[in-house]
Amino acid sequence: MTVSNSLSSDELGSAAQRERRKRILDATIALASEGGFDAVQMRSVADQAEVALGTLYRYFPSKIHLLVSALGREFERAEAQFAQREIPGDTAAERVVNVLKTTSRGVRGDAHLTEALTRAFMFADASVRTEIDHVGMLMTRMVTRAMDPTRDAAGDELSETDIAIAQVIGDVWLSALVGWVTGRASVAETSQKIEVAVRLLLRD
Amino acid sequence: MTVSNSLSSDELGSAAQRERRKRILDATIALASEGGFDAVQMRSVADQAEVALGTLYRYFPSKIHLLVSALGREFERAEAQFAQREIPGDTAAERVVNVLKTTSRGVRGDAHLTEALTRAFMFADASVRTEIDHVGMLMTRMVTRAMDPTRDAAGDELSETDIAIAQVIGDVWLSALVGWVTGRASVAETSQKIEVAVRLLLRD
DNA sequence: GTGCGGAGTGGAACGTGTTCTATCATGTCA
DNA sequence: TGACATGATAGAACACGTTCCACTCCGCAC
Repeated sequence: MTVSNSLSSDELGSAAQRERRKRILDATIALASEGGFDAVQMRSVADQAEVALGTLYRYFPSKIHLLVSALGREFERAEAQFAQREIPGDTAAERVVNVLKTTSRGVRGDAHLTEALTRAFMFADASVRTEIDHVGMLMTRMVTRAMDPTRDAAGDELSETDIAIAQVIGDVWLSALVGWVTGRASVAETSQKIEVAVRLLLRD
Repeated sequence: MTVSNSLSSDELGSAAQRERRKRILDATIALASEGGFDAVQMRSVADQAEVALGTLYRYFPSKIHLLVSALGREFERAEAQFAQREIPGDTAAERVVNVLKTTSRGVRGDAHLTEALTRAFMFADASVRTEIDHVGMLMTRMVTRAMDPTRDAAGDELSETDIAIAQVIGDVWLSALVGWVTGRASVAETSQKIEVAVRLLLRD
């Protein structure tokens, strides 16, 4: 399942094309970090990536596609980090909370970037389905892995219910994130909301 | 707490001003129903409401404010309906699922409208805080009322936990709605997700 | 080499959200 | 009644996402 996506994101085209794609995403992240969603202007991205505006649009058909793709790349990076080290915690709930809090902490360090990526994700419509599904899959996998590291490592199938729970947790996390990003909720409220949800959803 | 909001939405200004405000919101809803978010163009709203563009901006400082305010009005209408009749169901979970499904059904009947309002809500930033909080409060109240109709009717305070649970349920409902609105999830998936979450969060 | 097709470039142009300006209408106070 | 403040109007102007066009450049078949 990862195959098609890896293909479309990395293995398509010549080296020069992969290079261009990378420059574009780098420029996107840089601009987003500086000034958030509004600072990611297509002309600026094109300038900074040293491609023509038309080329930018050939690679990413809209600003939303661009930002959600950037989110995907960031998520992959984050997931790779978790895949390496053991997640601390004795119960599923503890481990999941740990993962989400660690991620939230990382995310909080770059509020502008988070704002840009989150809002793009929330605003995306059906035309961005592929990219959105990719991100959703990564998020769910991060949670299921924390829920049950041994089974996940063994490659066993998780139950329908576990996946559903993981998705619900992902939803709550996203909503909480949106609340924080848009200045409606404090860090404390955000992390409390996540804890409540996870504790209730994963009580044994 | 409702006071300031009622004031700012209904009781400010002359009869002519209230009338204008209503015409604007009516036009917004009408355009959104026809063509969704993109069809709500500020010039069109102004035309249809028979006000000048500048006037529209005096009443609502941005398209997002406009749409979230419209959402608030719709929510008030929906809430008023639930306040009247008894909510069927023996357990809190049953009643909450009932309320959410009824609401979802209503919402599904006008996909364009729902798309417009939901996306505006999700895209809103801190400047729309007042309107967003209003909607969030209505949503939470709808859920808490279903959770515990007798205590709610008696005007008793709910526990912190109950409110937190209601908010989490609201978040899940919103996420599910976004999934449906943006064409990423079917009706069945959406309502299943809600059921799973509510059952887990409210098991006794 | 020559010709060809596809990708990249620079820049104009368009649509829609938002802002601004000049003018007009209305209701209040003296 | 007349002066004035406040809000409404029409419409120009601006910003940024998106589209389009004319042109160039590169790799490849012949």
